[in-house]
Amino acid sequence: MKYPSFDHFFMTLGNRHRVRMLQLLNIEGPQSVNSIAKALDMEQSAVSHSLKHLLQCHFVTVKQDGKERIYAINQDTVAPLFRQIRRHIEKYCVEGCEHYWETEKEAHYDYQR
Amino acid sequence: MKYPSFDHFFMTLGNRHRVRMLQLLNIEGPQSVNSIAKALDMEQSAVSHSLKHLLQCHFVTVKQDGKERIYAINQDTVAPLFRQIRRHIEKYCVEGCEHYWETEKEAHYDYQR
DNA sequence: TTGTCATATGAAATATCCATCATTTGATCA
DNA sequence: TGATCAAATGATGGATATTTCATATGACAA
Repeated sequence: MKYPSFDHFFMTLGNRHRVRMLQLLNIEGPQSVNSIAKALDMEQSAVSHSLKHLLQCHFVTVKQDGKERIYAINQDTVAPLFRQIRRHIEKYCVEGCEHYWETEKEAHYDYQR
Repeated sequence: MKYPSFDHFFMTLGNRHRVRMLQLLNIEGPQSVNSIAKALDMEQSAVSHSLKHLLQCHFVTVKQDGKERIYAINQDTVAPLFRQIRRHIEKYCVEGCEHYWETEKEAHYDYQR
């Protein structure tokens, strides 16, 4: 018998680009690879590589649309995770944790602001 | 104005040792650094380094007890996160995701089994 | 077909993280 | 104080992940 390992899924979320991509997909809705790359000022191949990780963990889904592939967030489970982390941060890490914080510009796609 | 970055917190959870430590603390209760090291067959300094990360994210708390420091899990927020990830895995990643799974021995401290 | 656009893939360079060792700090007690 | 045990810290080599570039694949339309 085998069991899943949590750390792999958390590790996939433990990356600034991937989190920003999820936040983008959540706020702006499903979109293509190029669209994501443009919005987040990333290389196409970097976006593609990152999406592969997110896809493997089922944090996003894809569907083909002509030449494009439209990626969508798996809101069902990603949203609760983000909500939980946000709750944790607000409860425990607001004061005395300045070094964890980022500027407004960098945080443009922070979730549910 | 500044905003927190989620990825840092997820990254801290995205590590096998740290997840196992949290699972241990959850199942067996608060304990010292040496005790954790012995239980998980880790070096004292490795445990200490890992605990520092968990502490910075407030996933654990400490209290001094004589020469020892007793670490405890922050159940209030870690438990829901783990529950959520487990739910996600069970719902989306049980079939066709064999490569994500670990053996029973490695998973000894998987959460709430 | 052939050309074009969108995306994926592979491999090499780079950056980042982690394990380990030696050392230091800190608490306790004789 | 000095001895002892517990834990933290710092530095560094090695492992792992990410970025980047070049190229391949795949869909579509002419």
